Amino acid sequence: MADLPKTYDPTAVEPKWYALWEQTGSFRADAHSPKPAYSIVIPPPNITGILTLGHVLNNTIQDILARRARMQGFEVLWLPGTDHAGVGTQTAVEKHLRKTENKTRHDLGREEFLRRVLDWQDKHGGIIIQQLKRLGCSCDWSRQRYTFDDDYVRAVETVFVDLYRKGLIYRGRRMINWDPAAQTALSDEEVIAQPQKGKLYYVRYEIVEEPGKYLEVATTRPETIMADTAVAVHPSDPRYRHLIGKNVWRPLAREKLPIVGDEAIDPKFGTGVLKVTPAHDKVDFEIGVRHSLPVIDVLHPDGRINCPAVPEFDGLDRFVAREKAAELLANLKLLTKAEPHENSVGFSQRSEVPIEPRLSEQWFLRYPQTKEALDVVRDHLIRFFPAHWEKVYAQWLENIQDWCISRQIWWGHRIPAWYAKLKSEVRGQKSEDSEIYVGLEPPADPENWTQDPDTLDTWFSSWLWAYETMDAETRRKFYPTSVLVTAPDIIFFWVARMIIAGLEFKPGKTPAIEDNIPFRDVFFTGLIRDKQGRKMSKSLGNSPDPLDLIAKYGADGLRFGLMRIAPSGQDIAFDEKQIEEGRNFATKLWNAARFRQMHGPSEAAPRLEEGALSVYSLEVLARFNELLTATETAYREYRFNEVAQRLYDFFWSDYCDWFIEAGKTEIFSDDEARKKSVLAVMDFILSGVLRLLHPFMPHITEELWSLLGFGTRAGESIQFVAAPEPALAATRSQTISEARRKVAKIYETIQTGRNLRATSRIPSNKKARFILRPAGEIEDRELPTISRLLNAEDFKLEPGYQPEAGVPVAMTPLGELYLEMAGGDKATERDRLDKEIARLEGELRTVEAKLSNASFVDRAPAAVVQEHRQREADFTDQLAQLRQARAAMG
RNA sequence: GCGCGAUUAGCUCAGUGGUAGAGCGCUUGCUUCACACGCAAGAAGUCGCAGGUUCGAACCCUGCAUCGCGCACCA
Repeated sequence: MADLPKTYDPTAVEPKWYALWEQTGSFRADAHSPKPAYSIVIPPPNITGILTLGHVLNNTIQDILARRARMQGFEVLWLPGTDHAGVGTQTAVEKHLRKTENKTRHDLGREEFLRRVLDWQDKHGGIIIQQLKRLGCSCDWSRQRYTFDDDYVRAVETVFVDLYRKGLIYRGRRMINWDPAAQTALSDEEVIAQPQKGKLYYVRYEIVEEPGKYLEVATTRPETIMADTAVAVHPSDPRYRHLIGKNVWRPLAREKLPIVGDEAIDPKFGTGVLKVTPAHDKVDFEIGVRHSLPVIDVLHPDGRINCPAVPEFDGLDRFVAREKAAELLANLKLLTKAEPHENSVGFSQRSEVPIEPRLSEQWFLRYPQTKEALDVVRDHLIRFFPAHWEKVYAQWLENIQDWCISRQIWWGHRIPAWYAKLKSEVRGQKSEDSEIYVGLEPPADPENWTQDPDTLDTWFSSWLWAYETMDAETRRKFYPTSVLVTAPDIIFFWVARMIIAGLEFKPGKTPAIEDNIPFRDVFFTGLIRDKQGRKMSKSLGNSPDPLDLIAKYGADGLRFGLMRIAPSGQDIAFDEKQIEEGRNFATKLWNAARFRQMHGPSEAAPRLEEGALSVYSLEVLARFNELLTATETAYREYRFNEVAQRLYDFFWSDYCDWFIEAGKTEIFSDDEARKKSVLAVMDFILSGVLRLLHPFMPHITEELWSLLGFGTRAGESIQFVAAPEPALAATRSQTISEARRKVAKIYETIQTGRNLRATSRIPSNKKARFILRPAGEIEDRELPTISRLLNAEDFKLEPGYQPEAGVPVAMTPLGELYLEMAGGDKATERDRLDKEIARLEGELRTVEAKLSNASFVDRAPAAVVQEHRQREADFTDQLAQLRQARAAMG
């Protein structure tokens, strides 16, 4: 076996192994395998997207689950793919067009524009796939899918037609959320409410029947006054009740408007009088319906005012017009006041401009299976981790509204609906009473029909992702999937809708509900924020490029560093330091392995001769067993940070800092049998830890597995090796616990001795002479180890030792430990002793107080009381010794 | 307004009834024969506040405060 290189170089090692894994088909899923199935579908990233830290977190988790399942003997399918991301991609291409050619999509026309999108996709598409590979993701790339694959498109259309025929998809003229920047309708979920500082304008409307008298209206939107078709008051409001049925003059585009009474009015808000603008507000629209009011639309689709009757406004942007309206009203002496007002305004998630409530003809889905979707989560057929998302999910489903699924953009799945040409041409726009044809194939006489120009909401294709990415035989083996790993911000957009789709379309092998849910578990990751707790965003520039991090710290370092700080379901404050720690851990692993190989070849399949194990070996192996249990438990709850932390602590502290250091006594000795035993334990633990770490750090573990020569067959990859078995099966638990007690005492003695050195100002590199006056029996064979770990020149047992005054002393579980030093400073030692005595006195007081409490002694568990008594005895004993030493110094 | 989460060392976070923990940062000593991306020692915390339950509370209950998120309302 070749010696390991001096340092670990992830940039060379990682791509090497990834290429080999791909080449050997390690990630391929076999639908005919006899092994039990484990499957995950990737949340498809945007085809033209680039890797973010969010992707790193999300996909590392999926990779950990997939790799672990392979090692556990499952047939694993991790199904990758990309999303066409309708609005996002279209916006990016439009932006590019404007910049490079100063053209809009309308300048090019639909056909040419779509060709440009495809060009864009060819140029930028797939970058993220390469980046996922660099991260080490073990997806079955032979099955990579795209929401725009021909058969996927067909499936989306089929679902549309099916739901239309069931009467669940319908077309209607309704109030929708209009994005004036992207110029498309949005679903309710794509609108984000944000507090907005504005003004509340108080406007006087003259009462027609009582000239000179006015009704005062409070509004935030004076620019829509021309669209008012009534004013409304609460029917039982004593101030205004008598005016109902009379009329007011609309102050701009003067016209007679009725005063109506409606329960929706809050008498306490503003003046208690509402101007009713059915075209531009959802509540107003409903009032309009109740009172049969006309609807006047005064906005262009891009948000400019459309009102030739008031030329001062016509064509102005809505926000400019607002100021202008206030000015006009003030001139007319109809504006009483404008006071500052904060309200919440809906913003488009994508274009970040305020949306307009707008009456528009769109396609809607009446969600099916909502009750069943609630049930499967409530009854834990689908389990959420962390569970508190169940409540968020339920709240959404219980208040669910029909889903506006049509978008006025070109890049997307075109709606398979056609309108009879004649009528639509005559009217100049599609309308409710046009003859509609909905079907997978175009109408037989296409020249008489026009296809609906709209496309479908991207999520209307994503909601089929869990099963439309699989062919029939794959589905038989791998559907429902085992787990979905996703960020919680798409719980409504995607998770809930996938559940509904699964229940409605029943792609499973039987109609049973449990065969048709899209996944059994859902793990919600946290959101990654920066150190200040802000969301990662391009505009803030606080989002590091994961590829830079990989270049600096290696993919494994990035993965491990991130996983160790990602608490389940909590947001994550990102700090590059933490990734540095991941890299440092990889280096530690590397050097520990290097140390092992410096002392001869490892066993390919390490075995332990349990009878020959040292107490240190028994101790570390017992901790190793605890590690196995703890990681297993943590995995069951998807607590990845705990798995990572446990591995980190065990390996660095228990194994490297203590076991290896203690084991050096044997390794550098001439006792071949004991040396061999220690090296075998090292092999056992290294081989086990590499396997436990492999899901987190696939590359370095594969590299070390190979370099140390583990594996039953020559060149066997670590990828499919079963997790380590617990050690010490044949060793009696009493032997183990005795060994552990003993080692605990030895280690504590060493720590105390090191402290004694440090406080007595003996530098780490200077040898020191220790004398132990033992409190109980201690075997000679342990002395060299204690001596080594104390970096002692000499370490002696002297039962009858009588120190000279001023010799530094500390109490240890093994007895009084003295530090022999030339020219020791008595004052320093006195000081040290006083501090130690004071500390112990404090401890003792605490314990005694507790034990003098009769209720505690009577009612606390016996073991707890016993523990306190033991401590009391220990403290008392140690105090006596220290006081004696102190007294001897005068 | 309703709901969810958070509040523990300077920072980031573990810790679900019995002696307050880790990493980073800080202080001190070390290039000691795997590792300075390291080793060793140390300082540092009224566990957000107030009540309650309990022999005993960071932990369970109630209320409050602050921060974050979601939903609803917003003329």
